[in-house]
Amino acid sequence: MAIRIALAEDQRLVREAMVALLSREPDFELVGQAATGREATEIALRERPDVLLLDISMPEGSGLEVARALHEQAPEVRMLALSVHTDAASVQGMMKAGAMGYVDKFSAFDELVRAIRTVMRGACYLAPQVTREALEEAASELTAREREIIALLAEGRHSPQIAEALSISPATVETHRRNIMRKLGLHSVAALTRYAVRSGLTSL
Amino acid sequence: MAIRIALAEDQRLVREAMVALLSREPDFELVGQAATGREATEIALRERPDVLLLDISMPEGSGLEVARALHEQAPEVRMLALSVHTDAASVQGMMKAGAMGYVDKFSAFDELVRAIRTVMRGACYLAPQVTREALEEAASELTAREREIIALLAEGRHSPQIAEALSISPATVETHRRNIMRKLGLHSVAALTRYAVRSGLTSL
DNA sequence: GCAAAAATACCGTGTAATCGGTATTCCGCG
DNA sequence: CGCGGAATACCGATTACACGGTATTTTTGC
Repeated sequence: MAIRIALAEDQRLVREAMVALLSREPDFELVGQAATGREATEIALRERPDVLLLDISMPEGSGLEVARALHEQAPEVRMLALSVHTDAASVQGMMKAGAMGYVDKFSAFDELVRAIRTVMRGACYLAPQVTREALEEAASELTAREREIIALLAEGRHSPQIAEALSISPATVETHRRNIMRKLGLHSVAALTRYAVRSGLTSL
Repeated sequence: MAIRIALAEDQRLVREAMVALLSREPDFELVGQAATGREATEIALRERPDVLLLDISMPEGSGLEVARALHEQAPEVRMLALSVHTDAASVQGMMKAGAMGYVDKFSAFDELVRAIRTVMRGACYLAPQVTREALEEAASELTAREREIIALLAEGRHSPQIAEALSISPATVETHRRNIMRKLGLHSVAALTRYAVRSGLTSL
């Protein structure tokens, strides 16, 4: 069965070159192309590709925003981030936003093919140039208190119970929850729980 | 050029079986075997293998301790963790300790070969079961419809959205949720989400 | 020491979740 | 044919959540 792939990349020359390369793989089927974040989201929601190759820097909604939206609305679409940036913050951001892999643009095309096949099998893939530190401080944009709260939340505790456990007011817990949700762009207990598991803030 | 591999695994039967399998790959060269943490560290420091396959549970120094020591003393040795445990805490621990990859022992041997070649190229590798633990049998006590509901729930959808998606009444979704919660003994969205991830009903 | 960030706390509103009970329809299996 | 599991659906009650705004205190960093 062919792997259905969509490609979001704003630079046309780059996009077309990649399409040509992707089409060489007999079991790859290109089901959509996008040049903006908005287009990427639309195509992903419509086509539900197996893998979405997602450039981070795009007009009308960055790859990060697209990833966050699709992680909520189409979690079955495996997202593979493409970027020139290999710094930990970029990688962390995309992985946190729900990407299954990250390949930098200095990689060989073979690298990308490997990444696609790897995420198709359900594994995560980080390209060599992508620093290992990326995985380590995954939850760093949250404060210590916020991590404490989301960890308890992911264990199934309700706000009043969390307040009890931390000896603070339930109102304060609610405020922390809202700050966490705003920071992460997640708006449900389920999404926060998945995030906590992904980030190692709690074990399954 | 051959890939120089060392294997640390305390169960002799398992170790020998793996040696036999590894020797089938023409470009793999086995340069050492260890049955304890201390032996593993010694062999890694002496042989400086390209890849060290490192079981986590071993006497005289767990894989975690070995990884920490070697990450300091022999950072050029790529460590690939082997374990029966697929929980996030174990994985996070080994990756932080310096491992380049994590393969659970329920994986096919091909998985391990892929992991070895991946870390040899400097990339990180996490096996599929590590990201979405497969305990399908645990989910078997739920009906097909219930699995469908809990999967959508774990994706962050609310009951009205689930009802919309399945073209049924929100009241019916609520009934299914209550039946699921009763069957599993879980009583929060967070707990149901964790269950769904563990059971492979949804991916992270 | 002063400004920024973090942690604390409250009000209010509308929606969602949890839990109680009950009931109908449909379908497969002995 | 009847029984039971599964899926469907509703009423009512209480609690929790999500989101809006606001405000104080404490901690941290330059």
